[in-house]
Amino acid sequence: MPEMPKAYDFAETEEQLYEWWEENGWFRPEARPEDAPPFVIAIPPPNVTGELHMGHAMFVALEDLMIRRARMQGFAALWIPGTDHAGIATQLQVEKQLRAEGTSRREIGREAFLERSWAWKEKYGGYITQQLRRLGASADWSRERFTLDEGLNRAVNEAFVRLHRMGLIYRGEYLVNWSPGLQTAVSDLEVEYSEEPGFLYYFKYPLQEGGDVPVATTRPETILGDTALAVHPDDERYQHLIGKTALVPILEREIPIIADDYVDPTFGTGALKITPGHDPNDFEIGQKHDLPLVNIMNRDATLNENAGPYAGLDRFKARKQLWEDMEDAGLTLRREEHTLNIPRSQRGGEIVEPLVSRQWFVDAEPMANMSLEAVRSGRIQIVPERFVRVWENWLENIRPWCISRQLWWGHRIPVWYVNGDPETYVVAHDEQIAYLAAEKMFGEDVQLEQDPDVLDTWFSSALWPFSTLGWPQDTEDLRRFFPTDVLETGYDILFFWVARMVMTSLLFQNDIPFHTIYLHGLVRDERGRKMSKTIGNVVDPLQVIADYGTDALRFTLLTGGTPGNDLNLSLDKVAGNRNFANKIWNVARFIVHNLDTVTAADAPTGSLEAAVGQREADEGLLTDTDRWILTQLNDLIASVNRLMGNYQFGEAGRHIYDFLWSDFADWYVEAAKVQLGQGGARAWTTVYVLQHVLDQALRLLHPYIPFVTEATWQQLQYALREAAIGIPPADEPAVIIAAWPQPGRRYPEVAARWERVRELVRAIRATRSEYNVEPATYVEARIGAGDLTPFLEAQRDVLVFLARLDSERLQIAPQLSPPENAATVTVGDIVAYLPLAGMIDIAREQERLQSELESVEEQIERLEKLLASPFAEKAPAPIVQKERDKLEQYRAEKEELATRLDSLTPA
RNA sequence: GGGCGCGUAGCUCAGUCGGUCAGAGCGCACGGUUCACAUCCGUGAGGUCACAAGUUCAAGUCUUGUCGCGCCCACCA
Repeated sequence: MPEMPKAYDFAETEEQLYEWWEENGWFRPEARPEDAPPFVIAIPPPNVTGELHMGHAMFVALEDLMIRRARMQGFAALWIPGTDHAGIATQLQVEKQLRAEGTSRREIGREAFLERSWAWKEKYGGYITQQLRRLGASADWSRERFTLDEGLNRAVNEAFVRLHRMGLIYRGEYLVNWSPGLQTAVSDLEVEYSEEPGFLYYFKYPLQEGGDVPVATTRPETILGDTALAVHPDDERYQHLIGKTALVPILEREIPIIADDYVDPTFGTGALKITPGHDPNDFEIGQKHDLPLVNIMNRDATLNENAGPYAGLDRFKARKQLWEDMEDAGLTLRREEHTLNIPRSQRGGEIVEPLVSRQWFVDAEPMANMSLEAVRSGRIQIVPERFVRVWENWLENIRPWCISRQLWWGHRIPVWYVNGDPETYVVAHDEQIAYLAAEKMFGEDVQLEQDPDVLDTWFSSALWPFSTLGWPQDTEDLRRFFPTDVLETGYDILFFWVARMVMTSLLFQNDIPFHTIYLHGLVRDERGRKMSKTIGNVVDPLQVIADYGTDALRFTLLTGGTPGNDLNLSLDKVAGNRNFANKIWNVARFIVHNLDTVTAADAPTGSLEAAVGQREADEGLLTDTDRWILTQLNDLIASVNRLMGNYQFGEAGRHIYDFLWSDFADWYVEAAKVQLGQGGARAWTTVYVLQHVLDQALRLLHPYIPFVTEATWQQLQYALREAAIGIPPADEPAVIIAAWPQPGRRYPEVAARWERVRELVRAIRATRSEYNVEPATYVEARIGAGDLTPFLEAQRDVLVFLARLDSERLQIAPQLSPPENAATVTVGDIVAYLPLAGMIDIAREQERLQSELESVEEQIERLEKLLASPFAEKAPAPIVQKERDKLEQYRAEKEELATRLDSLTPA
């Protein structure tokens, strides 16, 4: 192992370590014994077309954190990786490529197109997983899956056949969201509504008997598809018209005037045109009143022959043209500005048209009810809990799920038409079975033709937690690793994906797919804006990694926010966390460099391991400073375990950060320099504690920042082996599979006492700083410490070093008289005098002490009042006692300050 | 229309079971070549915890209301 460089070199380290881990098989559950309990996470499969973004970085950070911790805890940790075939996205990519070559998918045909798509997948599909590796994802790549691979296709077909058999899949002509550019249906979830300025058009609907009715619409072109007018049954203005006949403008088609209380008399004119073929609400009204349905639109959103003279026109051109024609015909009234809620395709953003077409649907209601129950009963926990409301709201209002897509890239619907008749079909697992079934039903020599459509991509990912483990086959993996444990993803795909996995699992596995759903928020830019290419505020994770290292990015994502809330990513924070990695490295560097200040011969007899661990044996070997840091460490371990058990990873991470930097590095390591200087058993013990605390902290941090912790840990282990000072290196070859820390022995009284040292040192430093004493100057001090005198005396050298006191002239006694021209420092009942020769200005010192005194008096007054209030009786005794103790300290401090002030005042 | 979140230091955010002087990082000011680290160390300034009322011995934390910002669901032509 080379000498540790001064600064941690993440670029040099990260990729090498990753390969080393993977080569050793530590990402696989088989790294643990066969009887180890499993801990499983199925990855949210990123799109094969995907470029790594911060959302990926976020989920990798969180899931890898959980997986690494579980692995260290001894679980057979399995993180199943994979990618999603992303029907529309991938198809668009390939089409783009074809366009560049001057051809198109229609031109080359389905088969050739699929070949191209697979080639595309082979070529680019590995990019995203390569990038996940770069984030440190400790996934079991030997189990990697693809939502369109053969096994998953079997699962998809099985699921389809079973759902169909159960009557939960049906085919029908319904109004669906039609994406004209993509030429496919999309599900309700794939439609986003955006508020945009537009118009409300008022016009006259002629009546057959003469006269007219005023009507308003935002989409005039749909007039051509109207099959009724509707008014509210109680609307006095229009009651006489109910049952009469109106004439569609321009087309002069006869349509009835009906009454329906869906109509809001206060909106528009109170008379509503009904277009069942192009509006979801009108579709329902149409069904209710048995109205005919006129479809005026082609699949590319041009108008068809039902639109009469407008046939062939694009929908928006038709809108304009029709309005102009109506103006000419004197049928228009006015046009008002009106904010519209425009349905747009989530992918591509084009305006989606409600259009009637024949599609396959899943009746999700029975599964939705089971899923509701799973969460309500607590079998599935959602973190953060507030998403339970969102979950319930969606599932209670579940609508049929349109699963067919008029695309080519995806799972072909396992339905075969018999002898060219789309009304006669068989549903089967594969073509061979389809033939067998069809022959049985329709005789020999049947001709079969598979349904041309493919399934919604989410249909295959809905099966992900068990299909990746081999279902529908009864594999060993499925038996061992299903159900999985935690499903972690962004809240934005709670419905798309998470809910549907729960549904299919409950149906096909008769079990929940995971016991916990952990939802993270969006990663936004530092000002809280959504990252977008148009704003140009996209932060590329790979660039951040190149600049600051993977660990810095991961730690920032993990500690920068709270579950379910969006996180604003700032590079300043990432830089700060890069510094943290460097801090860790340098603490280790210090320890490693100091190992050979001792030898094996310095080792005290007795078991130090037991002393820092569970038993009381030999604890006399430890100084109070040692016991303080060990207590801090063990408190940390306990609280980290509690927090992580509660999925409060950010808070746990911040605790570790604070401990490592503010307790360990800033105080213990500094104090340790003194103890190391004392040599012999004292130095040896100090080395022991140093490496123990570092080792434990590295383990705690490993799930957060795997690279620097492994690199550092390896350095430490190597150095321990080389130094041969009687401290055994760890049993495990790597921190990635090292045992997770458990809290050891605590010394609460000692630790509390030692905190007084900290306070005293801080107070002395503050006073020095106030008097502009050069940091290099060692100052004289007299410390009156009362009962704490023996304790402070034992810390003498540490105190001298930390507060930069003149060791020769340091006096510690229960009580001391102040020297002349001394600054006074009080910490509770401890008082320290610093005779800062020539620097003390009596007037200034008086002023300083006076203001100290005043603030102490304020506190005393506050506490006296508090303790005289009902608080003293009603609050729990320990709380009250704490306040009493504080009051006592303040009183002592006041005493000191007052006396001192008196003596400064010339008699 | 229904639901949810947020509002704490100049900025970005923590704050667990309500517990008594409100925290961090960055930024700012002052001082530092202390032999792990200037990616560092020390000291400091900076707060009406959005506002109002309530519950409580005790409220940043719980309840209600108000204001402001954001999001989700539904989709009034």
